[in-house]
Amino acid sequence: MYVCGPTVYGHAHLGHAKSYVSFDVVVRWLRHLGYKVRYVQNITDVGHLTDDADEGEDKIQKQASKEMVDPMEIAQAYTRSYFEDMDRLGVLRPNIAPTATGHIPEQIAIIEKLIEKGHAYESNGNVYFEVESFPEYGRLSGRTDQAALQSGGRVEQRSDKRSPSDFALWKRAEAGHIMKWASPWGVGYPGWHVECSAMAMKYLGETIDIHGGGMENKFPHHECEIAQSEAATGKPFVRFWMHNNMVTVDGTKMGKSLGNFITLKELFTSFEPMVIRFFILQSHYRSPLDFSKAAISASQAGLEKLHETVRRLLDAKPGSGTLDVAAFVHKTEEALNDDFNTPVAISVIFEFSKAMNGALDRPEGLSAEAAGEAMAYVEEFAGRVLGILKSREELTAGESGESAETLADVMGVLLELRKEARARKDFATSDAIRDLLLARGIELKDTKEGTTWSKKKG
RNA sequence: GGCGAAGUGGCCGAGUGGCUAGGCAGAGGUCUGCAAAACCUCGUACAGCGGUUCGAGUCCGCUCUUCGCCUCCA
Repeated sequence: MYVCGPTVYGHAHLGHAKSYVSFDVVVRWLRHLGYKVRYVQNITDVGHLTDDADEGEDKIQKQASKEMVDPMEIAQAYTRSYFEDMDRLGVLRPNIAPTATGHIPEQIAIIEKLIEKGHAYESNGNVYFEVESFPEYGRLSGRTDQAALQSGGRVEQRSDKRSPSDFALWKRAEAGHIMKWASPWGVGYPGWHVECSAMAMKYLGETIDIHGGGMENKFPHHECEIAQSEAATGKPFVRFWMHNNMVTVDGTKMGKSLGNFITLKELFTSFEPMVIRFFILQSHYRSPLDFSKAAISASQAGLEKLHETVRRLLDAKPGSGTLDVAAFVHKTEEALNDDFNTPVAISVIFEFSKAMNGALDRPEGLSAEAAGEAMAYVEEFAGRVLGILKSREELTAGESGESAETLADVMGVLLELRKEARARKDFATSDAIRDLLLARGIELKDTKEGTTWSKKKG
């Protein structure tokens, strides 16, 4: 499986998170089903132009001059930043994360092959793919009528191209261009589309099973990938295409060029990464997701509720009741097998949560066996597959170490005093203890089994 | 202009012909000394207008609105 990775000239934003969290669940689910997945996700560290008409600036170089550093420093710094953010979101690292700059020879090899086969031509140190030589072009996006495209399109006719639809495989480096390599056509740099073909085929073979990416890349990027790859090999390039939808803000796409994006680092100051992940998975990968703080806050409340249930399950004393866990397993599997329907899978987990609480409310409770099955279910699906469950350690202890132990001791004393006050119906004292603790962020709950306490998040 | 997606109850968000999505918020109730939590009950949601059908949020047509791609973008 190959997924188009980020161009590393800025911090990742919520749009990146939606894409990579979605594909992360695809990988996790396929692995759960027993498939051995080799997940390749490129890093685009060659700055491509802000414009496809042979003009515009190199985005990475632009950022580099802004920050007064070498372009490669930009690429490396933002690559690190990207993986930092993804790690926090619980996105598993790809098996291979190849960089475009590390695969220049492979890209040149494809270009040479395309020229050899008559699908590409050189012109003034630039090499272009001749779209007319590949009749299948446009089939993925339904844009097959090149003549209509050209007449209505906004692409300026440039002298070097034979046809406006043709796209660059290799560009001549103009004076002042920093990231450049020697090639049979002179010093230059690769076009954007060719890197994905080169790296996908190098690590996954000439025909790959799944290729993912953002919807906005369907045309022209993926169309161009197909054209290059299939023209070069004569074989089908991709068996299944998966396109994930956009994150919108007030109904408008969140994008770097629009400047309306919110970076993950900013978002993480207000919300836990796992809440963001949960928020994303509550909608389908093919649906657009509208961003608002209110919506994420609602997700936060919901996720906390789920964690509370699991915490309760972990603390529960063994009883004799039963629960049909297998039915929930089945429904969850069904949802994920239906085009990775994470929102439905989550709804099943919430139904489970409700059933769980209901069972624990009953006097007979849950048998050790049923509780074990329930834990296994929630840890497998909410935990390993969806990645929206905290670890047992995080759920129970929260913190460890000497200060936590001291706190637990102190709390024990306070709860004992409060219990005595309640026993003699001195509710003024017991309420004072509860209110004073709450003001310091510690919440008490009186249950049948005694009083529990937990730290509330600010 | 071309291609495509979408409009679901206060909010987010599933669902493609008949059966409860789910979450958040809200109302009532059970429990509790009171809270909190949990559980139970509730809201007669499918942009509009026609049509197909025994039956449509779900299919067809038209209208309105929004958005994406057609230039880099997950």
